[in-house]
Amino acid sequence: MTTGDLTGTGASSGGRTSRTAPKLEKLLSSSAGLMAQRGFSQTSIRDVANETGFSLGGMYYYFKSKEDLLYLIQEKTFSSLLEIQEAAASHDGTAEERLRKLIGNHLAYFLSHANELKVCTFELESLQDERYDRIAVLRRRYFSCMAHAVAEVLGESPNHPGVRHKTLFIFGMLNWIFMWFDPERDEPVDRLGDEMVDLVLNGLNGGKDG
Amino acid sequence: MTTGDLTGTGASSGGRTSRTAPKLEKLLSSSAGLMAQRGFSQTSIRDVANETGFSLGGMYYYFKSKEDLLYLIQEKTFSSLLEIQEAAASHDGTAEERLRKLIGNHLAYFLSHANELKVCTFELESLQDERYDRIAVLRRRYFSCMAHAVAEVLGESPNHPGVRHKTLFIFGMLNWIFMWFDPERDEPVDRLGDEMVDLVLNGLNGGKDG
Amino acid sequence: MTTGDLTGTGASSGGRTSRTAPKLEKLLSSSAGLMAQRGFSQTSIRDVANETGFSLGGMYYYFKSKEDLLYLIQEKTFSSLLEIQEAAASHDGTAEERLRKLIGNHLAYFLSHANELKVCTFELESLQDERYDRIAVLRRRYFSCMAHAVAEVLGESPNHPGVRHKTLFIFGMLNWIFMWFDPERDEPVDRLGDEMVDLVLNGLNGGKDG
Amino acid sequence: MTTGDLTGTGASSGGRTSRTAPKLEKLLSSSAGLMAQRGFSQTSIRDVANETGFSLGGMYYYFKSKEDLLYLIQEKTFSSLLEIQEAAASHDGTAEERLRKLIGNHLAYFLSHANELKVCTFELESLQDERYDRIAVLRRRYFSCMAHAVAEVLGESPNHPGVRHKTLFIFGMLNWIFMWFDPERDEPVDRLGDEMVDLVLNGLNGGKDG
DNA sequence: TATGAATGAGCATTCATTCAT
DNA sequence: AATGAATGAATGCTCATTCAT
Repeated sequence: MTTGDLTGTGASSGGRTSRTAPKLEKLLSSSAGLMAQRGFSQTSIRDVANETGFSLGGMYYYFKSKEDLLYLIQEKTFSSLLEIQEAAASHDGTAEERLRKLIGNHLAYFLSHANELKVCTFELESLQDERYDRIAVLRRRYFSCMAHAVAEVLGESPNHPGVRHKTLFIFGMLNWIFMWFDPERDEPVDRLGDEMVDLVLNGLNGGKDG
Repeated sequence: MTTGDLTGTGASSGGRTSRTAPKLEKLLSSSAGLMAQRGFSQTSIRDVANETGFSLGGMYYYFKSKEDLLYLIQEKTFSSLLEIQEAAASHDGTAEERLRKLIGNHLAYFLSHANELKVCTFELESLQDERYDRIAVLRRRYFSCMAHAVAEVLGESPNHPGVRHKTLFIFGMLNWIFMWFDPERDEPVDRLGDEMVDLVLNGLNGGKDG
Repeated sequence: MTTGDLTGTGASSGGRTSRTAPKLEKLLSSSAGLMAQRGFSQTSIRDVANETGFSLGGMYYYFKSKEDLLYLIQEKTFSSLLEIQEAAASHDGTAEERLRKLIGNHLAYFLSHANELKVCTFELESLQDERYDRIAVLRRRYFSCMAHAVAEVLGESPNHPGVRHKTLFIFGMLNWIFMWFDPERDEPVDRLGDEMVDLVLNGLNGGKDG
Repeated sequence: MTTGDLTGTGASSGGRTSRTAPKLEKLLSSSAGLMAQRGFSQTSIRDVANETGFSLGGMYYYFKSKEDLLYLIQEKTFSSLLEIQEAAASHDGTAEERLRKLIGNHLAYFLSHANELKVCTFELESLQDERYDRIAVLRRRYFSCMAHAVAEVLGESPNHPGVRHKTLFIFGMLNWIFMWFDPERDEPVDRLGDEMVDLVLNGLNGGKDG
C-alpha cells in the first residue's frame, strides 16, 4: 500500500477523498508530533515505533521509507489546507475580506494542526525528486492563492513584481509563528489574526499618514 | 584551545574583539555554509573535514564538539550583528528612521553573511544548556532592540502587548527571506528593504485609508 | 530486548530462572572470554562481533551498551555462583566443613567458568551507577556468606573486626588464582582446595605450635 | 632521553642508582596516581598532561611512549621494593622472623606507595616484549624471595611443590589489599600485618589443634 | 498485518603519536 | 626542554531498512 502512490501501483492517492485508515492516521499524527518537535532528520523511525506501539518493521507496511512517511504527512495536511484556502479565495466579497479570511484560516489551521503544519512549513527540503515536486506543486498553488488576494488588495496584476515580495512577507509573518507562539500568552488566535491583517493592510502607522 | 570559552578558562570569548585565527575563521565559514545548506544535524563533521581539507580528528583542536562548532558560529555572527544594531538603535533621528535602519542593516548583513545568519536563525534549538542560554541572551537583546524601535513608531511602551506581536511579525518577514531569496531575482536588497519598511509602516493600503 | 532489565520494562531479569537464549548465551561467553583475556576496556565491541560472527550493529539487539554486556555477564555468573554458595552455607555440618565446601565450590566454579568469574572478579569497577550497585549487592552477599563461615570457625561474631580481614585474606588467595593458575601445572583443583583450606585453618606451622 | 634505556643508548637505566629528575619524578607519580585509579588503558596521555601541567607533546621528552611511561613507573617502584626485600631476606634471625618482615615491609611499602605498587601489581600485562620481560624478571626475584622464606618456615626445599602454592596464597592476600583497604577502617598497617602473619603461620584454628 | 532478528553504512569523538619550531 | 598543531586509526553507538515467518 503505502499511500501517496508515488509508485503508481494503485489509485488511492488523491488525499482529499481517500479515507485514511485509523492506524495510519495515528502513525501520521504521532510522527508529525515528533518531527515538529525534533525535526525530520532527528526523528528516528524507532522513535515513531515507540510512540505508536508498533514494532519497528511493522510500520513499513504503512509507508515505504522514512521519506515516504514525511511525504504522506505533508500531502495529507497541505492538500487539506489548500482545499480550505482555495475555497476561501473563490468566495465573493471584497479583496480585503478575502485576504483577511486567508490569514485567519491559516492561523486557525495552525491552531488545530500545529505539528503537521510545522512539518509542511519546514521540511519540504527533506523530500526529494518526485515527492519534493508533488508537494512543491501544492505549495505553489497555496502561494498563488495568497498572491492573488494581495494583488487584488493592491489593485495590481498578480505578476507585478512587488506582489511577490509582499506575499512572501506575509508568509514570513505567518510561518514564523511556529517559532514563538505560546498558547498561554498569545491566544486567542482571532485577535492575532486581526493584528496581523491590520499590520498588513495599514502598517504600523495605521493609515494615519502615507 | 576550542574558543568560545564556555568553560571560563580564558578571557578570549568576547567575540567582537578577539582576533579569530584565520584557520578557525575558515572552519567556521565552511561549516556555516554546509549547515546553512543541509541543516546542522545533517552536516557531518566529515563533511566539514572534506570541505576544509582538515583531517577528521584534526578539527577537534579548534572546537570541542560539533555543538561547540555551532555555538562558535552563532556567537561570532550574532554578537557582530548585535553590535551593529545596538549602535543603530542608539542613533539620533526619528523612530521611523531607526526602524528603517534596523531593517536595512539586517538585510545587508544577510546579504554578506547569508550562511552564518541562516544558521543563527534556524539552529538555536540545536544548542543545549549553557550554549543555548548564551545565544538566547543575544537573541533577546536583538529582539529588544527591534521592539523598542517598533514601540517608538507606534508611540507605545515597549511592554505594550501589541508591540511584541508586531515585532515578531517583522522578524518573520526578515527571517523567512532565507526560504526564498534569490539574488538573481530579488536584488538589490535596498529595494527589498524599502518594500518591507513600506509594508511595515503603511501596509498594503499604503496609508490611503484606515 | 537487551536482557538484564535495568530499565524495568520486563520481568525476565532474575537470571537464575530465565532461560537465556542460546545466541545470547554464546555472546556472553565469547565476550567473557575476550574480556577475561584483554580486560573490559580493551575489548572492543568489534572484537566480540568478529569472534561471534555477528555484525557490529546486530549485537545491539542483545544488549544496549558495552557496559550492559558486561553487566549481563556478571549478573548471570555471579548470581549462579551465589546460589550455589548460599546453599552450601546453609548446609548442616561443622563450620569447618562449611568453609571447606565454600572454598572448594569457588575453585570448582573457577575451573568451569574461569573467564566469567575473572570478569566478575576484576571488572566490577567498570560498571557504573545502577549496574554497579546491583552487582555490588551480590558481591556483598557473597562476602557475607564466607564471612559467616569464617566467624563460625573462629567462634566469633561475624561483626568481630578480625573476621573481616581474615575473610578478605581468603578472598585474596582465591581471587589471585586468576593471575597464576595453569591447568597443566596446578591441577587437580581438589588438591589446591585442600592446600588452601589447610593453610587457612592451620597455617604454615600446621597447628604444630601457636 | 626517555629513561629506562630499553633502546640501549645510555647507561642510566639501573633505576636504583640513577637520580630521577624532579620533573620526571612528578610525571611518574602523577601517572601512577591516574593509572592506579582508572587503570592503564583508561588513563590517557592527555589526562597526565592535564594533571601535570605539561603540554601533550612536551611529555614525550620524558618517555617515548605510553607503555614506556608505565615501564618507568614499574621499574622504579619494583626495583626499589625488591632492594628492600632482598635485604630483609638476607638478614639473620629465624625463618618466621624473616617471613614476618617480608610481609610487614610489603604492607609498609603499600602504605607509602599505594599507587605505584598497585600499578606494578595489576598492570604487568600491559607491558610487552622486552619491557614485559624486564619487569617479569623483577617479579620472579620477588616471588623467589618470599618463596624461600616460606620454604624455610615449612622446613621444605624451595622447589617442593607445596611451597609454590602457599607462596602464591600469601601474595594473593597481600595483593588483594588494593581492592579493599580503607585507611579509615583498616589502619594501622602493623596490626594488619600481624593478623596476616598470624593467619599464615597458625591459621584460623590458631594452632589450637591440627 | 505485524514482528523479531539482523545488517551495513555512517557518525561523533578520543587517542597515541609526530613534528616543525 | 617544551609547545601548538595535526594526523590516522580505532571506538561505541545509531539508524533506516530488509526479510523470513
